[in-house]
Amino acid sequence: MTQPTFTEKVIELIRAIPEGCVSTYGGIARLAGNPRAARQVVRILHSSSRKEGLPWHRVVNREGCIALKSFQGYDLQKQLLENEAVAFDDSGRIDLDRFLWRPAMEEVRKHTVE
DNA sequence: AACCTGACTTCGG
DNA sequence: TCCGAAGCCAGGT
Repeated sequence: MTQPTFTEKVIELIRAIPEGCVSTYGGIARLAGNPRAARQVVRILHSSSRKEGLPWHRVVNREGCIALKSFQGYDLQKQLLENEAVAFDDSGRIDLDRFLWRPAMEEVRKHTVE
């Protein structure tokens, strides 16, 4: 039996983020078993978000900000999140205390075990 | 087939 | 608290 690769775990975890919630690059990486692999999450979003139909807009940085720049998807991402009732403050930040997805271990295992 | 790079995060000084 | 450097790794060139 083959253990799911880090990449596969990340894809499943992103897919599991519920509507109306967000997660962070580092958070996903940690759930997938490697707290320092935030950049791989970025990489995976680039390579697989379209192919796998991932809810890519539900991933933001640890400050609760959209990491994209204007005209590179920032506006689209913000709009998609607002459509899910995710609120932004005056400085374009999301209150992570309210919207961060915090799955229980059981929930995580469900998505990371083959 | 190497080398570069990225929508980041953490760590040590 | 602040800043530079390391960590991570696969897809594109």
